[in-house]
Amino acid sequence: MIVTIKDVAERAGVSPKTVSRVLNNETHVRPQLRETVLRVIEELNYKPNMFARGLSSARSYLIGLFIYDPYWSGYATDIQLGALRRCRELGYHLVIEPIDPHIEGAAEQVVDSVAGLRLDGVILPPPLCTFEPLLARIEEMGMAYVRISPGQDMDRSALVEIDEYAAAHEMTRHLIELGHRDIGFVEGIPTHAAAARRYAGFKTAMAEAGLTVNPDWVLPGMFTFQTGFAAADELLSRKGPLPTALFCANDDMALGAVSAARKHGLEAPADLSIVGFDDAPAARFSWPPITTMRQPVSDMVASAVDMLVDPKYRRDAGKDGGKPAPRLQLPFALVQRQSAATP
Amino acid sequence: MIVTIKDVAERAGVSPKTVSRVLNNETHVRPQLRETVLRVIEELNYKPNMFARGLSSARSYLIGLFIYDPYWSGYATDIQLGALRRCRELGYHLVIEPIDPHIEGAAEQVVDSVAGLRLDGVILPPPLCTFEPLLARIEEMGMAYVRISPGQDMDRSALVEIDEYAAAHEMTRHLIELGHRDIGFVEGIPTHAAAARRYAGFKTAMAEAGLTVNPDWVLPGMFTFQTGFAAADELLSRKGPLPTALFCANDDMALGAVSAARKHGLEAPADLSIVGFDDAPAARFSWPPITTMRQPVSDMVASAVDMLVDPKYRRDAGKDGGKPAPRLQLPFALVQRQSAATP
DNA sequence: TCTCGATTTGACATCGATGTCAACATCGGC
DNA sequence: GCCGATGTTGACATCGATGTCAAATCGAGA
Repeated sequence: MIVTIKDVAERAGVSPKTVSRVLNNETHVRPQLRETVLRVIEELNYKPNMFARGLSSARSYLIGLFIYDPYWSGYATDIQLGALRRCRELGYHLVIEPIDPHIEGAAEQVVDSVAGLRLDGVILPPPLCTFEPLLARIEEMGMAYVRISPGQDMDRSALVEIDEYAAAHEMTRHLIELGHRDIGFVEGIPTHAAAARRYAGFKTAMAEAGLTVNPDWVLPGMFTFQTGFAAADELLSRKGPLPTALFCANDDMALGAVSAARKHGLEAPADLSIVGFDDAPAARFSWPPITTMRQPVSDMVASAVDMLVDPKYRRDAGKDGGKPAPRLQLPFALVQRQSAATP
Repeated sequence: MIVTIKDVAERAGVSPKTVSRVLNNETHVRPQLRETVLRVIEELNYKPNMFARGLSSARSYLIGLFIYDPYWSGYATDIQLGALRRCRELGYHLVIEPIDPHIEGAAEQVVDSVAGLRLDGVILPPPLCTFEPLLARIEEMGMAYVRISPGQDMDRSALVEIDEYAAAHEMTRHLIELGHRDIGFVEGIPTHAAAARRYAGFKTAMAEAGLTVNPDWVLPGMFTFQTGFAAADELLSRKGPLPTALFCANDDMALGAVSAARKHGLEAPADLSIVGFDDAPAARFSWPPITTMRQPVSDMVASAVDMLVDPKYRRDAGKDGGKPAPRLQLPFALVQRQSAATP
């Protein structure tokens, strides 16, 4: 019933080992023989058994993606799709594991649970990429991993990122050039280092323009629609003077802020300019469309997959051996839409 | 370096087979011996190798979840999280595979690509659960599968659903009881049978109340924010009379409709009542919060996982053997929030 | 034609678990 | 004290691929 490598070998008149060589694109197979074997594989619709493969060789053809679910948003969706697509192109499969850093021992438990899977590598997007217990356990198990935009501890492992600082700086410049002088900021998750770098970029750009950051207008947020709404709602409920622009550390919060403004009878951008970060899909289709900073999230995570698949980076890249950890920086881009205008 | 079942056996002074029995909770092991083995497993931090396991036994401890990515929304997120959680509880892992029905041969390709994984079963949420080429290929491969809310072909396989028809009927009743007589409807994906059942429930409830459905107010949609926005935008741009309430076939479209209404200077629910379906997270946190119909999506998909894991349903449940395909119907609930009121 | 070295191929062991089946231990009933 | 029935345990084969290493083949140069 089920076709094995033996069946293919028999029919092609070669040994199983030769079929294996063809499957894995190894050298030392006569082109003509290779053709024959490929034809038979096609004819029998043979699919190698992953388990046999994983058992006998070192690779599992499995990549892990660890995510923190409550913050699922456009960003997390892009991450996932990018990884999924690249894995498929390379003949790998993706195993997704949610981890809640707030649950004691969750990281250890998850790493243990995938230990039997012998993953070829793990991808850690924010905020897990800065979650120390997780990193420690992964390193202890000797697993290869790549972080996405960790924002700190840059030499610890391979990573892919954009220059968050420069991007936030540019966005702030944009608001200033529009004529804003009173600019508020909604922060991201405190433990997420990239969030801090966005704020740093904002602050520096303000200082460089000779503007002061009003601490009352710097509000906490958790990267969700809900917290963006709450932050703006709280800000707009106050009696005192208000900013003319609000820089939200991501798009979901910007969307929330737009909603909250409306609750207070304010329209973006006429009464308040609101900008985001990430270029999430919803940012394009909401009303008004959100001015934001595009991150090539899919490309970033695709590069992460490439790194894990590439034998060059396979084990502990940059840990031993003294060679520096690969660090890939991809370009960002300001996307001007209709949620920001001159005050 | 890596701990195997042999190491555990040796240290516990038993045979590997006995350790295996303990691992799989088989009978015929003296309680005391079982204790000893469990203690050693703990001590050595032993994790069974999935590949060896999958190779020698029939199970893979892997469940597949096929999704159609462009429609990722609150609904798809809930599906995924529900599956992920339940899999973890049961010691299974989830392999997610995106499929685009519009790409010729995509379904076949994906099924082939997971053929080597020997999945214990596959979960098909909408809209893939009614995508014929995919179903055909899955059945051809003899894989077990469970559909979520297929809305048609009910005896073909195991499935989990809510009574979409009754739920839409109840929502429509709710609007009528609020005093609405002119009600519009934004449809879901045409190929998605559950969408048709929602519309059917709407139509019947209208007829039962002696109200006519104005065909000009029944608008096409694709379950996305964007298409909900477009539908409402188009409707509200017209010269003629307008409905006082709009029933959107899911929450993402309701959110889009709220945005579009605002673009036309209308506020929900004062100027137009807008209701959704699904109880997506964003429905709770938007402004105004959306009145919607709660589907226990996480429970539904968790039940689907249970069915696949339960040996009772393992292979071709309901195909051969003559026993009927299991069909699980879970309860829905109207969630009244602030996007609907008396006209 | 023969030889040496490089290339191509296959025999066999191996990965780490579980299935099968036979051997052994235990127990109650006669 | 013996018997069969039941419960417990382990020896060994097996799943389907790849790694190792030796054998076979090929080709060029003498």
